[in-house]
Amino acid sequence: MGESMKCEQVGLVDELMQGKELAKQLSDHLLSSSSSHETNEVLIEKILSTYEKVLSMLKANVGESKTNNGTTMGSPCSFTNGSPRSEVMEPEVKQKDVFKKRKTTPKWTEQVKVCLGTSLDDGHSWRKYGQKEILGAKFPRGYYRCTYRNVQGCLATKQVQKSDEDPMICEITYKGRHTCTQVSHLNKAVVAPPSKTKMALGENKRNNHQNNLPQEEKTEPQEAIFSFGSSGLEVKIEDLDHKEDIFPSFCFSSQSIGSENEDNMLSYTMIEDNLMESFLVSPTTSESDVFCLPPCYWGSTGLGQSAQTSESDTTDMVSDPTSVNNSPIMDFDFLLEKLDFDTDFPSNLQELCT
DNA sequence: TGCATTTGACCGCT
DNA sequence: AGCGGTCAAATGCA
Repeated sequence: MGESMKCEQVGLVDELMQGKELAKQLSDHLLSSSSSHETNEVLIEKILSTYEKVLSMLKANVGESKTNNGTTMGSPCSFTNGSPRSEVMEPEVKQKDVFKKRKTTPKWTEQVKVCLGTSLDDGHSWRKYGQKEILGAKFPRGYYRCTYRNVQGCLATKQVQKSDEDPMICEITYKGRHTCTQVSHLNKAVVAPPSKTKMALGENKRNNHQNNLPQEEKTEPQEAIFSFGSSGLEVKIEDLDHKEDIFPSFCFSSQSIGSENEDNMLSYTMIEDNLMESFLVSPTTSESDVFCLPPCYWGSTGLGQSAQTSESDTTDMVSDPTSVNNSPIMDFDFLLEKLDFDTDFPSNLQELCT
């Protein structure tokens, strides 16, 4: 600690300042219609790289000073270094080589928790390639890879495991970034009539696309993502592990939406790259002013504290056709504004679900 | 018939 | 050696 901590704090400030400046530049670019995609991409890449550095530095510090502080919810699965099975906190990232490139294959890792009352659909097609009993875990872990792995060489994988303590909670660990281009049509599938609902609350239509869904996901009893029922809807976004405001909790309700129903509660944690891939509205993947929001992708646009982005992946992030590219980064307030809770809202969504 | 899932075997890492 | 991750043959389903 001591001197090295000071140095790193200075570095953190520097990086954050740089990130801020870059973000400002990007903002200016986005506001000026004359800015090129390339410029924006470069800026995004720089910003992400900056934040990656900061995250790495923070994690290196936190990882040393904090032994197991990630289990604030009492959950055995944590997004951060608290999870014994998590790869989020990669052990090889030591403080002294924080800025060194990893020798291992670049890997981008994130975790998402989703109540099983919701679909685990995250906007991608997954193919199960394995299942394994995990030591100390009640439930086996399912291994999925992108359906388009062979066709498009998409190397994205994910692991799905039910929480030991709460089988209704699923822990999903994503690895790798989707390089396939199969997302957009799925998002479009849930597009609501613009005059009614400006933002679809999840890829409900994907439930009709179940051929691409792993059985584990599509056979969950509470299949409908937002089975809002006749009376109402409550969507609750909370960070299951961190009560901090990095991922604040949101509770949508309106008079028309009606009563609170725990069964309809959706809990999950948004991780930054999910945002980058789907939460952001890309003119290339979304339609006009309609916002499609996969259920896993709700949350703030803050940095996902558990997201792990390698340097090479940062490049991917920009080049990924399904990712943000030159799209403006929307904050949640903006999305809330876009969310039109008129009286047709629940019914619209229900239509979309079916 | 083609695609997805299941599951035992194998491999690599620690 | 044990464990987690992946492979691939077998099986199921539409």
